Amino acid sequence: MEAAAGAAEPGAAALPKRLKLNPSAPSRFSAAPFLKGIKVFVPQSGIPYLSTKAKFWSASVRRAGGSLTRLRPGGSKPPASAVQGRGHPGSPVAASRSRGSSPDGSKGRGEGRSDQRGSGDKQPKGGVAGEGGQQLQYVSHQWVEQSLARQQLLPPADYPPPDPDAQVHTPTAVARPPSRTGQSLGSGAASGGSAPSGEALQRMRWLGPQLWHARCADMSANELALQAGGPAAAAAAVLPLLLLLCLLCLLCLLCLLPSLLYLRLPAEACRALHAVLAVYSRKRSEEIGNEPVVKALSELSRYERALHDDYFTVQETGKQDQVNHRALRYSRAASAVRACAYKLQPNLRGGQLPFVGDVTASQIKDILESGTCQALECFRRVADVAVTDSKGRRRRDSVGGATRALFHSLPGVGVQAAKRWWDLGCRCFEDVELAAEPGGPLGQGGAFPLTRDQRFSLGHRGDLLEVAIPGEVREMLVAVQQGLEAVSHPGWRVELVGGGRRSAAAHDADFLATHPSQPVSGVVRRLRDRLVAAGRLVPPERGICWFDHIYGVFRTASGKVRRMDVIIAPPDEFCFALVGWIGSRTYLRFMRAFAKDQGLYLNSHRLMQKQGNESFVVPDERSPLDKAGQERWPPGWGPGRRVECERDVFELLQVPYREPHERDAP
DNA sequence: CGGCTTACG
DNA sequence: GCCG
DNA sequence: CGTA
Repeated sequence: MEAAAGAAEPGAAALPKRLKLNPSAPSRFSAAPFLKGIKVFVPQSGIPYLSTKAKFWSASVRRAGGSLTRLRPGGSKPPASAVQGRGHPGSPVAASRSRGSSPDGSKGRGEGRSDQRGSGDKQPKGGVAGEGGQQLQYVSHQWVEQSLARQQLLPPADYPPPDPDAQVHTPTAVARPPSRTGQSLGSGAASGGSAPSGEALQRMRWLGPQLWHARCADMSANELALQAGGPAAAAAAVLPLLLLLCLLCLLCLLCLLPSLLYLRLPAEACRALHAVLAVYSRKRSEEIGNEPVVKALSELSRYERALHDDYFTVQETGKQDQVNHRALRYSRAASAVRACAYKLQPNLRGGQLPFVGDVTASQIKDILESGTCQALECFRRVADVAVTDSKGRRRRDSVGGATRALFHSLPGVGVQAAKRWWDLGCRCFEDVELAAEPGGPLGQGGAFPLTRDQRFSLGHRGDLLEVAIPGEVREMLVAVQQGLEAVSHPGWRVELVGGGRRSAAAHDADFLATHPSQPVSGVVRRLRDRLVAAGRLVPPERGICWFDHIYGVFRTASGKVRRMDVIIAPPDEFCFALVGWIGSRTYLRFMRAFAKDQGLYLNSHRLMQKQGNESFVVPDERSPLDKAGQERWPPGWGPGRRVECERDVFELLQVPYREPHERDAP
């Protein structure tokens, strides 16, 4: 992946797309040569998201008269004379010269640029004049972004490059078995050899004052690297560049068309990579203060999902099986915000966070300023208000999103039923009840009678929409455990999975059970029958028994009803089932997408490698294969080693391990 | 411009 | 809609 | 069309 990112040319074809954006960018901008004669070195991060940006940067830097070199972690070193941003106490650091000279520099279109360099030279700074009078700087990505955005040379000392020894994820070097990949700073400091405060300070300098948050101190290096996008990004510097690049790309496209067909890279590769690198913790995002944005975006996602499920047919074009890209976008953006290390500011611009482009960025801006945004308000209106899309078209199918989402939240009520109820004029549950009276359209003998499940859910909606409190979850767990031992043998292992495992609050409870030695087939039915007979499981007619899975409603001792799922897995599938049932939904999508573009298929039973038309089970039958089809065991793995815990699944995928509460991608 | 997780009743 |  |  590193190599692919480094071979910049193919990726450049993607650039013209952004041209339509940036309406507010200053058009008068002309690149001032404020970097004249300066060589800039930044560490190559190994993070594709940054690599993409680096392509913009290096062109921008060149236009500003400088040159940008990315250093590979173990490879070439910056010249010894380069100014290291991270200075030892005594080391010379570049003094700030631009501060005094033109603090408003960005406004003036480079009037004083040429002499700025001259004035800078009066100081014999640490910026040693290299060969040919060139200055050398070794800085972080942050420096490049900020300098380009402000069109002035910022003091490199404020933007030291990250520690080259820090563990930065590269696909081949992740998840060394004994060392925790998500190592936290506090506990890992002893091995590092430097005092925690020193390293924290270094991190603070690297991220810069705006990005720094106390939570950044415990982040893994991987995660930290993902944060380098920063709120004061460089989008402003990019427009004229894009025009130029656009022309260039057009030319290139014409020349390269045949080879482009050949070059097609797996589309999901890079986004899936940084998606699985992030940490999705609700608690942390609450502390940072981004959770209101997450809430709003997931609410939007819920509404979009209530309109069309994950897949739908576009009426106008008749295209089948289109993914619900709006719901997807909101979920992914909400996840990116939840994983974000700093408090979002209203000056957010498209491209600073993964999955947040210009459209979503402006929605986030509205949410930050007013707590809501236009689409959200339209959805929430009970009146028939349609949402307008980014092209300004009114989406006629979008009316009543919030109400339909409410109906949809009942078990047994899907997208279609919710739509039907809305179309029949129902605007709240009471309306539905009225329509379900005998003689009504939803009543027995009516045009669309409720199913038994729906009738049950409607009657118990008070209970079913409440969150299950820990005591109730415990009660269900005990019932499941005892039930299993009664219908089979002692020795069952039962784990809480689902939302309840990731975070405290969930409106249902899911349990995953296995037995290390006894056969598990047939247990599902017997367990169900027993729980029903004991009056613990309410038997709605349908949707109760899968081949490996009970989908039911539990009755607590206090007489409340709660949704409950019990999954029975054979022991050799247990770890995959754990990962698959702990979720979250969005996290699994990221993970499976990431697996997919390595030719792997992950489901909640096993991991498989596709090879031509065949596929085989990993790791039991063979090793994973790399792109060339060669066997490639992850570090610590080899023939004969079996998957024994959740962490093993992550290692096989070469994804850094995340605790369940860190997989809470909304 | 194609792809967007993956399964089961 | 966003990404490659 | 419903579920995770």
